[in-house]
Amino acid sequence: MATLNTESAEYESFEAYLRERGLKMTGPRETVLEAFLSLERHVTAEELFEVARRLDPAIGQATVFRTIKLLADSGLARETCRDETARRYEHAFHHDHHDHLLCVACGRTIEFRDEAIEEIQRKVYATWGFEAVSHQLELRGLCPACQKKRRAAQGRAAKTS
Amino acid sequence: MATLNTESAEYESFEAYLRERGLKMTGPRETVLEAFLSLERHVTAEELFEVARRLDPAIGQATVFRTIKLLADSGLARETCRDETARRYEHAFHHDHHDHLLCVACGRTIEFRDEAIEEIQRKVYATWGFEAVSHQLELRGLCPACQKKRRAAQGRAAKTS
DNA sequence: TTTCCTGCAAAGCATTTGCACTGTA
DNA sequence: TACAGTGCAAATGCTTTGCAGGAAA
Repeated sequence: MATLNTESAEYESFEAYLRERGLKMTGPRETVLEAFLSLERHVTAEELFEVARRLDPAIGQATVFRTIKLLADSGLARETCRDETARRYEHAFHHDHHDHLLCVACGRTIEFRDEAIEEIQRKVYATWGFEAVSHQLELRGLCPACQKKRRAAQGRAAKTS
Repeated sequence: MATLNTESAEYESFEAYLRERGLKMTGPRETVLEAFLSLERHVTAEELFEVARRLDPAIGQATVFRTIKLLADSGLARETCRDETARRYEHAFHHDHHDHLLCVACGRTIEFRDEAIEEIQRKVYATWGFEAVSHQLELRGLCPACQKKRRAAQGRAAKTS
């Protein structure tokens, strides 16, 4: 089993998250956590599975997928790419580059362009000696309508409780 | 068949792209182009297939996938999400938010953080009345090493030609 | 004992590919 | 005519789910 430090802040944070939701800290979950912590950034579930399997050959692929979702949910991990299955395409011909503001609740997407951001991006490329190819900025949030809906729902919940 | 305006700038641009590469403008490709142009932004291949099928019930799913790639290649379409299959995860615990600078040739990833960008993002959220949830900026480019490699390769090509 | 967790295998999706046939230049 | 394009169906790759057995509170 793991050489995982069960007193690390990460371990405690994950354990607390599980406890809050009535879930359990188990051997396989510890294994996945250890594998994740041992790896450098931008890991795929596949890579994580490889490492976890080395720590515990009996571990199942499904468990790794399930656990990494929990890690993301708990705030220990972060998905690098938006949580989408299918690729999306947008018009590019005679459409200036723009960035996206996306409502995570209703999916509404606003396109915007900010020259100051573009300018700073050019500076970042220059700083690292990179030649620019393309870039993409996505701001996720709650749109005004969905904020309102949420407040209404919270109001109802407060009354009934 | 299509009610596609074969004199539109988009049509001509796509045709020119195909011609340059020795490819052909065909009925199914026109259909996909028309479907794409008729749709609003952020289309999935699946949605595109639905619309294209309405224009030409005989069209195959594979053709739509093949053609949307061509459209992206030609510059008429743009992939909204990075061209990746597997989801990637990164450490998030006690790791400040940062953005990514990615070399499209070798895959090297640099993480950076720029306060000015963060500040502008806050302004954008406020402008649209959104409540911030998360955001993600990815700059794609060619790292110095890969620029050098490319220059070397071009030098060789010039000599032998 | 109830509830959650597990590995396995099968299913699910989006996407790609092999193939024999068809169409375009 | 030559070569590229096509639809179909099968294959792929990543991810999820159903299930029956197993473990923890």
